[in-house]
Amino acid sequence: MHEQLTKYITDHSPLKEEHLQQVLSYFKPLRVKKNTLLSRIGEPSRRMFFINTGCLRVYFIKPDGREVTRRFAFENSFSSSLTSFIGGTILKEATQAVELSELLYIDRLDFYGLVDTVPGWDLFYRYCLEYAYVTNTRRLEDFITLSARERYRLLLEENPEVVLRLPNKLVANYLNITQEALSRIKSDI
Amino acid sequence: MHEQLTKYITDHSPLKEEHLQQVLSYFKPLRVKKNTLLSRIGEPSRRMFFINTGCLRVYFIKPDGREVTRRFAFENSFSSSLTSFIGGTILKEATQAVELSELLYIDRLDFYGLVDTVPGWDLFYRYCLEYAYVTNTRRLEDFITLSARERYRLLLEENPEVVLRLPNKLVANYLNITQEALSRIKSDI
DNA sequence: AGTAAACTTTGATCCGGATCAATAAATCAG
DNA sequence: CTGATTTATTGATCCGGATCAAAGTTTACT
Repeated sequence: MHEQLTKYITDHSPLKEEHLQQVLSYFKPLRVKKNTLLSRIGEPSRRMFFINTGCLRVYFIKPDGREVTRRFAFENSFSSSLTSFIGGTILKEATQAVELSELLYIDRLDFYGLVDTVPGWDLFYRYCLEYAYVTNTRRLEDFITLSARERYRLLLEENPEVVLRLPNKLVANYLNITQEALSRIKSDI
Repeated sequence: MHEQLTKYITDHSPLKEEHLQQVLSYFKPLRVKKNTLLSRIGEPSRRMFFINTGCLRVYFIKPDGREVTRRFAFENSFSSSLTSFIGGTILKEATQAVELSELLYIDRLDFYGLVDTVPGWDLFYRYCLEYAYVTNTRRLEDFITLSARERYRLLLEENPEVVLRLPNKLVANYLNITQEALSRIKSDI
């Protein structure tokens, strides 16, 4: 159950066996079917997810009511709405399973308790923050410098599973273009 | 010389007097005139700046050669190109003083040495990462959800000094629109 | 399996902001 | 202080992608 998570953690921040076991003991399994809403905008941020199989989607909602996809997370990665998780504030983003998914989750308070007490786990959190920052900066840069067509090509090159596994509607939403525009881009030889 | 920095640090993460002094001892003063280039794209990331007076601008360069402003930093704030500072990698962003500025800087290796050894300074770094992440996420959201006009209004509301202190050219560049477009937005009553 | 619902494609039109161009205003160096 | 260079304004035109509309296709449910 926890093998993939163990690998992920030890790959990113070496913990002594005893501390690793302590951390793992806080992760609980959760199996959800497609389209399950795991957390809602307006609720306090409570959990961070690790994905054993499946795919999660984090999205927010514009004032006009439309959804905007922040990111997708596939197997062997973490997903949380970090902006609210950090401060334990009200969620500005929802998280949804877009496939049948097997997850492990840790409670926010447990997570930060471990950061303060388990040697090495603070470094794991630091890695998460650094990684999230770099990724986000990159995504902002892509939006600023690339056209819709270029963003699609880049996604296909760097993250083909997004295009291959998910419906066009979600891919278009992630690229911040309409389904129509994505359809035309794809058919453009 | 270090009063503003002291206040900034203690406001964000309480350090014992002894540890505070240890940290402060690594910051060196630097006075630069307008338009000084403080770090260049392609060099390794070496410094983090604290601004006593003046303004720094961090920008990157698009494949077509045009500059894109990442952010401005005014007095009483830190500025670094965190994406490269984190890993000590080659800078993908340049930093320039856009006003006559009085700075304090800390060497990257000193900074991380302190993170590993000075009790409480790791929490300061954690605060920096969390803050940078939240800010960046917000900026991405603004680009995705707002029009040029709306981004300008928001900037004027939340960060009026950018509009008031800096030339239109830089403001437009920060908003990722042309000078012409900004000029029209401003004249639109 | 069969029908409703969701998703995808294609076409016509529209609009925000870019681009190009020309002038006016401000800033800077000697 | 004055000419030179940079910056700001205003106008005309263009283009990427949105919007609206209507088929066509896939997926999901009982």
